[in-house]
Amino acid sequence: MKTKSGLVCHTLQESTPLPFDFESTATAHGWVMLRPFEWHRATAELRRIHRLNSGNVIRLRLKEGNSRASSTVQVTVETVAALTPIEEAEVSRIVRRMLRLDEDFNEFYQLGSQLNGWELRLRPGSGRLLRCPTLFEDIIYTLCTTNITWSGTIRMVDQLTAQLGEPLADLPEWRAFPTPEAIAAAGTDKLKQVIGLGYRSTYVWELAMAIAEGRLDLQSFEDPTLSTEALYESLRQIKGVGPYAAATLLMILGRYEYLAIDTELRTFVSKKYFAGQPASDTQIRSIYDPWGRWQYLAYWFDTPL
DNA sequence: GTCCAGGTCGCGC
DNA sequence: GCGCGACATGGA
Repeated sequence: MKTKSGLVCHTLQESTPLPFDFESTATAHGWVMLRPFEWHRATAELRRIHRLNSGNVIRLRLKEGNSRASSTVQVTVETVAALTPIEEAEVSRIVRRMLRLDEDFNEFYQLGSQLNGWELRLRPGSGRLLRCPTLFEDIIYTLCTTNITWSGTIRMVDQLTAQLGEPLADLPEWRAFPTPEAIAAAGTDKLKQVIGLGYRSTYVWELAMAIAEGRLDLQSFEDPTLSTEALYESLRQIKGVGPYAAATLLMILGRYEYLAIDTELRTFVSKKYFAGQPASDTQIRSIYDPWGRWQYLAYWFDTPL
């Protein structure tokens, strides 16, 4: 099938666990507001331009499947040529990663029904928080959330994509998130002054260089046999990743037992649980402690006062 | 102008 | 281990 712009259009289905809430999964976290993610409200579609390992740039459109018998996500891929089997397998892999289709939240739901006095903003099948196709992209996003307003985060990620991302065919508006190689090649001066990363440019560049040169393999961070503590320490080795960013990235990696304590969380907890008085880290942690290894999600879906 | 943002680093103690 | 100033940039 051909689209208007002359691109080839390919559709596949990904099966989801049950229960599964597509819209909550796509939109419950701020990542959906960061390019090249896009939430298309009219069709309830999650879209993202992505560069496959082959170098092919594709546009992904994800929406809730309409099969009655089982729950699926309908995946539409737009690109310049038909996908190879290897590319199709990669599409399937990144869709499952973005939507966390292979994570089990049943223990979290159970805990939620057992704990008294908690009202979380949860519907059946929600609790999943959107991730990027790759951990590299998630780390850059996270670095762009430190010590800046959310509008600044949006601006920096937007500039990274617009200036350094590879376009799909001849469509300059459809750019993938830049590769480590592209960010490394840009250099710190351009990252600081043109992209507007400020002092973060050094952190972003060093990470991109380490990956581009093969000194850092982020695949090792996805190892489920690693303890969360060991993973936390490994994440902290990345320059620019402090306690907040490491806890955020643990969440990305499906480990929710650390709270990412930032000004936002401090303000929320202080208002809701301490009558507006400032609360220490210990006091903050004690609030969500009953949630054990699900603390991050308990905070994330906690209801405002 | 001044303050601070969904923090982190490197320093001195 | 803990406290402190510096850090780029833009919005309030």
